[in-house]
Amino acid sequence: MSPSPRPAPDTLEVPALSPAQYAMLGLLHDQPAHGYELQRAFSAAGDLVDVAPIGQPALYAALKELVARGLIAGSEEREGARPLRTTYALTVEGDRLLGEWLRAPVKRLRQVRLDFLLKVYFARRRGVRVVRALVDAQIRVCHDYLARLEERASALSPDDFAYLVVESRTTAARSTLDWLHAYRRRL
Amino acid sequence: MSPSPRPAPDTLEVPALSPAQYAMLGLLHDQPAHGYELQRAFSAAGDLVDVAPIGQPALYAALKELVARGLIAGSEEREGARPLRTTYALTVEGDRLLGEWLRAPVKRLRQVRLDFLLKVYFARRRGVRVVRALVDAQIRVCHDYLARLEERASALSPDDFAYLVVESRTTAARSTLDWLHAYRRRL
DNA sequence: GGGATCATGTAACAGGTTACATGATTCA
DNA sequence: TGAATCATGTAACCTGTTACATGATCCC
Repeated sequence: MSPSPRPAPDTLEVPALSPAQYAMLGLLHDQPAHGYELQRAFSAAGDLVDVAPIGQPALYAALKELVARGLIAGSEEREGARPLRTTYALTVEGDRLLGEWLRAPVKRLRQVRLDFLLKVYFARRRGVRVVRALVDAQIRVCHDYLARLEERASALSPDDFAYLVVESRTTAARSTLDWLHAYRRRL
Repeated sequence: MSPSPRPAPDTLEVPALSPAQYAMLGLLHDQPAHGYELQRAFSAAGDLVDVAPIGQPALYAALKELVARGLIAGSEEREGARPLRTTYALTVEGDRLLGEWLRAPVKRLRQVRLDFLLKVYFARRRGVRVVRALVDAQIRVCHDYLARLEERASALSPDDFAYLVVESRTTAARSTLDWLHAYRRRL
């Protein structure tokens, strides 16, 4: 390999946030909170913990990064002689990014059962309209993906191992679509 | 958190191999090979690369670990003035572990479309009987998993977010089962 | 002679995890 | 008085990735 000219961060493309970080933005949209409160929100059984698990060290690290990116802002508060705690709130930029994220469907099929559900979780708080738009967009993406898979499958012999692989993905995509349609009808 | 009493490695439980490492054992079962040959096998389009991607640094690291665990043994070979190359072959212990792995279904649903397919890939080389046994075992596991999910779902209200999460998994499990059954019938 | 390919590695970093560490307050 | 909870962090490690590094041979 030659000294490759590395992708040149001209556009200064910022790596996307992790699902858990978006979830934090989502929680802070409703009300400011400090780290411990967020941690509790993530651990509360039957909710976020299923679709966006995050450990405590990762949580505080994520908060730090969100601050560094200017998506949230923290204010330190002293209450009696208790340990200092920092309450975080969304910035305008953070709110904008959250809204963008809520409208964008996930790209990969395997993200549907985690990342997409996470979006649904926060979309529900904003009303059915938002959920509907998200689900519709996701249906479109899955539909296209399925079409591409079926095209690939048609070029393979059913005896190939590759056929089995594609077939496994095709059936997965189809059932995901069915599930999305069923949910859409209930909305 | 209190100074938790850590799981006590009494049994000295060895962490399982990575899928890619099992794949290496599988390839070496057919014939000894050196690192570069294995790398080519993994990159050959339409086959392993889809179900067990592995980079080159990881590959050489994995080989080293397999040697350290006594699952493969390497012999260095010099051919002309070419760089020294090491040809690896399965040990008896490695062969035993491979056979065990080939018979064991995967535990998690999300492993079906990668780890399980990888097992199928190598099972096919050993004949239909081996594949049938593997698929049957996998069907049983998925069946039990589905039953547990449905039990959980019945305790939730369809309006809960948690219901949506469980439902998404239920439909995924069901379609996986359908696919497994269809494949089984073709065998 | 020079680029593709053979063949094997190291170094640095990225992202997460477990474990360790600290200290106040609340409640039985 | 001591356990649980509030509140926030650091340190070490594990696993994998990208990038760097080396040097021979094959073929045009």
